[in-house]
Amino acid sequence: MALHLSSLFLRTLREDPVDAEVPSHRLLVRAGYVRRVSPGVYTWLPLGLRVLRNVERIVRDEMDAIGAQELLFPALLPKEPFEASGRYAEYGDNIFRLTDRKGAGHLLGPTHEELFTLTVKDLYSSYKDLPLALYQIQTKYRDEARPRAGVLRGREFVMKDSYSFDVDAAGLDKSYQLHRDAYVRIFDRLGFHYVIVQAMAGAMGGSKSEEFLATAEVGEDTYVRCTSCGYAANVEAVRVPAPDAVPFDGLPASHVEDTPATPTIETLVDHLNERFPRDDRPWAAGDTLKNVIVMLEHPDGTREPLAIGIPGDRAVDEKRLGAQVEPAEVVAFDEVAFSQNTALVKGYIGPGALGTDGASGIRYLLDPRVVEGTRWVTGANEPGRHVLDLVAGRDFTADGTIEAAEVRVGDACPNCEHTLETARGIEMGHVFQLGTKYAEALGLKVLDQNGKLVTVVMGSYGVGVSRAVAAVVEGNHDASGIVWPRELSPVDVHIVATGKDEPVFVAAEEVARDLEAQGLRVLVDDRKGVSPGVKFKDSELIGVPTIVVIGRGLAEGKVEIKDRRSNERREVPRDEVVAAVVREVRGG
RNA sequence: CGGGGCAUGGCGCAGCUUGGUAGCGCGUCCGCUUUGGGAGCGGAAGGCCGCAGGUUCGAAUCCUGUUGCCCCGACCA
Repeated sequence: MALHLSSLFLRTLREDPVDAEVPSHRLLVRAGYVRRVSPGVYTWLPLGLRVLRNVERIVRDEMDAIGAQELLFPALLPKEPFEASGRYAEYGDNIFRLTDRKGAGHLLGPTHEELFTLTVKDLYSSYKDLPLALYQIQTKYRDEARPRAGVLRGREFVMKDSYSFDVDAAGLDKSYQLHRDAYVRIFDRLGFHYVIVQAMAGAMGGSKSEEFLATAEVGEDTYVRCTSCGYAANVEAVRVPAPDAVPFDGLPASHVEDTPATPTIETLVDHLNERFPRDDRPWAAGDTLKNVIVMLEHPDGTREPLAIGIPGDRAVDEKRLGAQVEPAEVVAFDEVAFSQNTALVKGYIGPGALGTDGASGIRYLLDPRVVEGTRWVTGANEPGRHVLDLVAGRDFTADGTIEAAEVRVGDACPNCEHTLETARGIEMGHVFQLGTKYAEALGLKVLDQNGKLVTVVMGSYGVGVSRAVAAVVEGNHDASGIVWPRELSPVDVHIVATGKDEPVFVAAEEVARDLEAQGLRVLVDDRKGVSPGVKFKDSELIGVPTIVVIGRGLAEGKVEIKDRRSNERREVPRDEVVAAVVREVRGG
């Protein structure tokens, strides 16, 4: 039965809702797809629900096609599994927690690694049962600090999450690739531009992770991409290409110089240019080695200082640093901490005092650019003094390297000889090699061919289903409203009946019936006494890709077919309209 | 958690400075006219002005407190 606008539970808004900033939010509310209930919590109205179901259908199709099996976990979960995995504490305020009448703790599931792991452990115990892939499409809950942009970032949202279980890493690679391929098909069908970026695999077990980002100005994720080769990565995941080590034969010996009142890179560079001018070029910030001390706080509450050496022209990127030291948190290295370590001279810290073997005993990690043979000006660990011509590998070493320096537009691509630029996107999907983190924590093991217990290797894979609805609108709208890709549109055809002549409405119903007989889904604007302008505006706002206008031309046996995206209209004889529309919908 | 802003019919807003019968546009309902780009005229319904105190003869308006919401940032498998 066709939907009829005269009775459909829908009210379009002529004006923009005041709280909606991004286009998708504005349009989904104005066109009557969603209504806000509370911050980050939305009702799906009939048209919106149809779109949401369409996204689910596509996801389901492609998951089933790779042999993943659908199941459904509760959203209301006991807290114990999350305590076992350590995430009850780790997730912090982002979990919705509640207590039942007996005082037992529960939570609303933010994600389901634990439950999948435990359920597989419950039922399976042999390598013969693997590989296995399970998925669910389910409502998730996260008490986001700041929900925003309508359903783009909600506190309640629909997500498809799936998990793969393999007996070894090679199996995981296969499962991962299967999922990745399925995701490519899903996002192609959803109809938006996206990039696949390398992401952080996390501290434990995982070895590979990629995110599917819908390219969008309003996106919350910044990523970098190569201007030439197709490389794309999250800022956190960018690997700085380390230059080759250079021989240090013949380089001058290091020498300590007085550099009074030069606690910052800027003052130091000025001083160098004044007192120790170079022959070839002026000193620049990039000639200096900046040593930054931070404090790490581990999950168990212990604290550990960490020194990071990076070229002086770069800042430490907190996100990149945070991703590197996960699960530890980065906190400020404050005055108190400084005063407790007498080997540190603020503003003049140099490699000489750093490292687990150095005077300070602080672990020291270097930016990958600081390779053997490079010469630096850096602190001499005395007030007002710096060392010049300090050569990495000859005069100092560190405990390792770390990717913590900011990534800048124009930096070298790790993959080719070109440079990087930044762009923004919306995270739509994530494929992730979990490894054994959860299997280990929750004891998921199977017997292998030799009768030995081995820990199962897992992957996790997510698609933001409700978010996809908003992301698709971000990429598919114009000044008048939404322009749905065919597979997502709430219906295939929107029939607009204009005028007051009864034959027009009769014809609209006949066409609707015939189109439905051909298997198309139809919406009829059968409202009486509503002016044509209103109906045209509404049809454009709602965004069904094919609009059939039945009105004044009917007297001459003509109706109009309009393409929402191109705005092209053509008149066809009344008798041919069904065939023409079917062709257009199926072909397009 | 930091910064900024806003709470007045379903939606968008004015009124507040200078206290005195709560208003406008859209939407909704009734009648007549109109019907290819958000129609016209006439009539109508609908609001404890976020909440709680206070000042005052009198508070949407002034004062105090409080709650909620929105935007930016921090945060975010």
